[in-house]
Amino acid sequence: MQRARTPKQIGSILYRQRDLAELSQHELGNKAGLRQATVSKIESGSPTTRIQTICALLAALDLELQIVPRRKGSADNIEDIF
Amino acid sequence: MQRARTPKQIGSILYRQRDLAELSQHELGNKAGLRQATVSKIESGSPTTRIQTICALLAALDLELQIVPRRKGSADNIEDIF
DNA sequence: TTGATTTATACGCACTAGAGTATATAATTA
DNA sequence: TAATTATATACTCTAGTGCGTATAAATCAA
Repeated sequence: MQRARTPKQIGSILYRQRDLAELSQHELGNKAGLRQATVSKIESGSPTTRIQTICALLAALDLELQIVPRRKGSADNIEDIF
Repeated sequence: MQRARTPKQIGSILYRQRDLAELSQHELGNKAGLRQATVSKIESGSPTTRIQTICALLAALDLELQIVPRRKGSADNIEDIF
C-alpha cells in the first residue's frame, strides 16, 4: 500500500496521488514551487532528483514519508526476480 | 513513528537506524556503495542529496519508504510551532 | 476546424552531488 | 601512552539538477 524502494516507484505513486487530487503537473508545480517540466521528470522516475524536491511535492499533495522495515516477498522490480 | 517531511528528518531517522544496526558510516557505505563522507552528509540532512542515494541507504538498512497522508498536528520542525 | 489544455522534451545557466582521495579531530581500546 | 576506529570536512572532477524559457505532440472542447 504505497510502498516504494526506487525512484521509479516513488514517481508512480506521486503520479497516482496527483491524479487523485485532480491536479495538472502545472498546478502541482505551482503549489510546490516547481516547474511543470520538473514534475514530469520526477513522475517518470528520474533517479537523480533531489530529496528536497520530492519533499516539496509530497507537501503540496499533503503527504509525508514513513520509513519502515522492508517487507519480504516484494521484489524491487519484476525483472529482479528472474 | 518514523515519519519524515524534510531531509533533516530523513537524516535523523537514517542515523538512528544505522545505530540500531550497529554499523559504522563506513560499513553502511560499503553495503550501499557509498563513501563514508556521503553517509555523513546525508545523516546531517543535506537537502540536495539524490533520491537514489537515499534509496540505496534504505536498502542497505533493510528499510523502505511508505507514502502516507500527512498527519495533522505534527509540524515539520519544532521551530515552526512558535 | 480552431483553440485550449496537458505532458514530454530541449537549451543554457549556475549550482552541487558523489567519486576518489585525503586529513584532522574525537572517541575507544590495548 | 600509543594505536585504532569513527566522524566531519576538504579538494578536483564529471554528471545532472531545477530554473527560465520554449516548443511539439496529443487530447478535448467550442
